[in-house]
Amino acid sequence: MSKEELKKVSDTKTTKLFKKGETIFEENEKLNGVFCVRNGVSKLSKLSPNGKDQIVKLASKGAVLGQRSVIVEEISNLSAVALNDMEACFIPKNAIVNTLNANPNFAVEVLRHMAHDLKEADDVIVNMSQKTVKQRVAEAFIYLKNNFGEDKNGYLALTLSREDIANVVGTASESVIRIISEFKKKGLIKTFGKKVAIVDPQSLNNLAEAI
Amino acid sequence: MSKEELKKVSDTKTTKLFKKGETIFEENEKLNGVFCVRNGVSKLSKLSPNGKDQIVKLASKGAVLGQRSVIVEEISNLSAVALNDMEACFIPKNAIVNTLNANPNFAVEVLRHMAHDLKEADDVIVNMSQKTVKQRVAEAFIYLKNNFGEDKNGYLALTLSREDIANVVGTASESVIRIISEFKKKGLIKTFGKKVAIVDPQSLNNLAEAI
DNA sequence: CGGCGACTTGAAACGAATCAAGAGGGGTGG
DNA sequence: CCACCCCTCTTGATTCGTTTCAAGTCGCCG
Repeated sequence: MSKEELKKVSDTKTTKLFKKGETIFEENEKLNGVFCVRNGVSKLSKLSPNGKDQIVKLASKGAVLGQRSVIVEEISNLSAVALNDMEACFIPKNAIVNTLNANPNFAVEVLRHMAHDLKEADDVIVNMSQKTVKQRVAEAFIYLKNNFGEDKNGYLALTLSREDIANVVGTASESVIRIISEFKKKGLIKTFGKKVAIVDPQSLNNLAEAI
Repeated sequence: MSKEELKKVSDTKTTKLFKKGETIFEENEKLNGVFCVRNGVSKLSKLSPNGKDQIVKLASKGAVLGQRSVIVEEISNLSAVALNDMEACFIPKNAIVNTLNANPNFAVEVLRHMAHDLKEADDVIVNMSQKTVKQRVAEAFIYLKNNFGEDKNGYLALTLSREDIANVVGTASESVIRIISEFKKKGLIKTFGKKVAIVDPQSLNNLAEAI
């Protein structure tokens, strides 16, 4: 995206604040713009017919929410909820569409971004269908470390409830809890309240990738 | 995509033929163009660390293979294998890239297409993680009917091996076989050799969507 | 006709979900 | 300031679905 375009889009921005737990948009909602995350983390999830919701993606600083729906002009297929206090800027639909049609570079940029998301989604599909819950939990911790980092004490910077972890991994929260305590016993992780710290990244990684 | 663009791209096409079982491209292969399916069906799959491969998508007439990798200029993350005799045209990378940069409409068109794939991928993620194998098999049959139709005798036009069904659903082939015989016993489907016909679409659908 | 691959079935082992009950912790109201 | 309540976390026991291994059958192609 060129600088001028960036500026032009920038001008149409409105900053919005969301508190922890607040909904940014819901499934099947008509979106008239996208949200660009400035701060905080949002979970993107989809309700399954069985009543559980599956977290499809975690979006943090720099991520754009709702672009898929705006581009295809469909209602949203996911809901977005703030995991901590968030700051996001809103870019109205027509600003997106205009820039898209006027500027091939912008379109290609968005395309690249979406292509990346698509690859990640493919990977998730394979993980979900071929790996055990234990492997997926291990992987989730590695993912959290790589994408959101650790605090000064080595605990994962993004603290998820057991329930949220379960919804990322696609399992029951009790299963997550059991696996966490097993990992603790093996010295792979340690916990403090609901915070989790990775102690032995290598072993955790081996576990996640095991044949 | 405008007619002129279509024509320009068309000129660079080369038609290739693939026989049943033949590989179009493999995972981690560098692609110097995309394949546009004219006839036949291809499975797009990814090898999991445990040695099984997961079919992520079935691509038939009109589908484009490899566009994601070409656009992001990465090696392929999936492999493509012909499920029956196929005819596909090859469009070299630079033809794509040039058109992409020159023509916003084309870029937006591709974007729409990829956005659609992304939504489907999200749905697959939810299905994989929240539904039982039985539900997923039921859904797979419905999908096959809706996307590839039935022959004159009511059998699914695309016949997959039990193994391929298992790889779509993400399970063991024995499980698929057991579920198929259960469906037969209940009168939901009938079989003839490895061909499958849906007898009671409604019940099958209910089963797939059950809470 | 013989052999090979795909399909089918059975039994046992395993992983994960579910149900049930209790422990901890943080916030609220008395 | 304390007691209480609610919500989340934790653990145990049981049930269920699915995988795995093993053996056997079917059908197709050479």
